[in-house]
Amino acid sequence: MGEVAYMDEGDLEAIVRGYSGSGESSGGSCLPFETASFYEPEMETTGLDELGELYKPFYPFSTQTILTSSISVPEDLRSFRDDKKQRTHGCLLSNGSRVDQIRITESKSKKSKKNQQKRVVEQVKEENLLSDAWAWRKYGQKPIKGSPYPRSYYRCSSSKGCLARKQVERNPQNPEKFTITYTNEHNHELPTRRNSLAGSTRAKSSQPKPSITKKSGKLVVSSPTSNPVITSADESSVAVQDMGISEMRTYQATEEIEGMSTSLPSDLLSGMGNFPCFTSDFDELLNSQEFLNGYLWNY
DNA sequence: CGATTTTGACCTGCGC
DNA sequence: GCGCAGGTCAAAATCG
Repeated sequence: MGEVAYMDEGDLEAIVRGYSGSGESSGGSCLPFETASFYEPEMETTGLDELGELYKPFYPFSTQTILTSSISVPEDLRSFRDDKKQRTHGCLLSNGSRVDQIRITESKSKKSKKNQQKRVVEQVKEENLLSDAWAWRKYGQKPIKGSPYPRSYYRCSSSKGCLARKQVERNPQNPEKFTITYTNEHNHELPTRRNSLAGSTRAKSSQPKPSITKKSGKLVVSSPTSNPVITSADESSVAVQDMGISEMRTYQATEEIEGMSTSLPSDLLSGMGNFPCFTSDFDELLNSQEFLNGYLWNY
């Protein structure tokens, strides 16, 4: 295609400067990264907002300073930046969900697409994966060396030219959780609602298509290849591992946004049937347990 | 029919 | 320069 070309830091910087210099400042809060990334008291947060807050550094209109800083490396960032800098956060969500850790990774090295600005939301349970207001389209999946689980690659499907990327992989040490890595920022505003098909899976041709789907956005089970898909947009608990560095912040999550229904890629959720991780619709999960066990991951 | 997932092939960066 | 691993492309299949 060539529409989405590899980008080195120079390109990214050019884009960032475009943001900063374009005068785009709708709601632009030029807060420091860690401040802008989290709770804003006056804002009503929802389950969707929770991750939305986490994505803020990738919102073009609220993170100009952040983006510029993270690439141009101003002094205030240099103070804590080494060859490779990571910042971690833990987020406690009032609905019981917590995002264990957010790690912002930066690197000095240039000319490397691997060193694009990245933001990692670590140790996220699958229901928090779903708390993503953006519409993502999967464009690839690769097995990762050293991990029994594949990594899935998503790009933003809300806007054609959007460079935002998202990588999702299951944590090998803690398969209940996923590591999400965001790369590049959205160049558009948050879509009002996600595509209903985003993240959905389908049966491959000539394969039977077992499906357990609950339309309310609580539980979706299907088997495109050989793996189950389970999703839940409801509250659930997420264990926290405070890395001792993080700022812990409490969220007030009250409502669930309409249209949260989605599902996760079967590959990432493979093996989900092995452990209970839902507090909602658990009975339905149990009902599907037998089904799930028939579709376990086999790497 | 448009949007999405799947998946093998291809591309690119990096270490040796 | 070579090989490996990660990242992306793009055709085909599928769904709503």
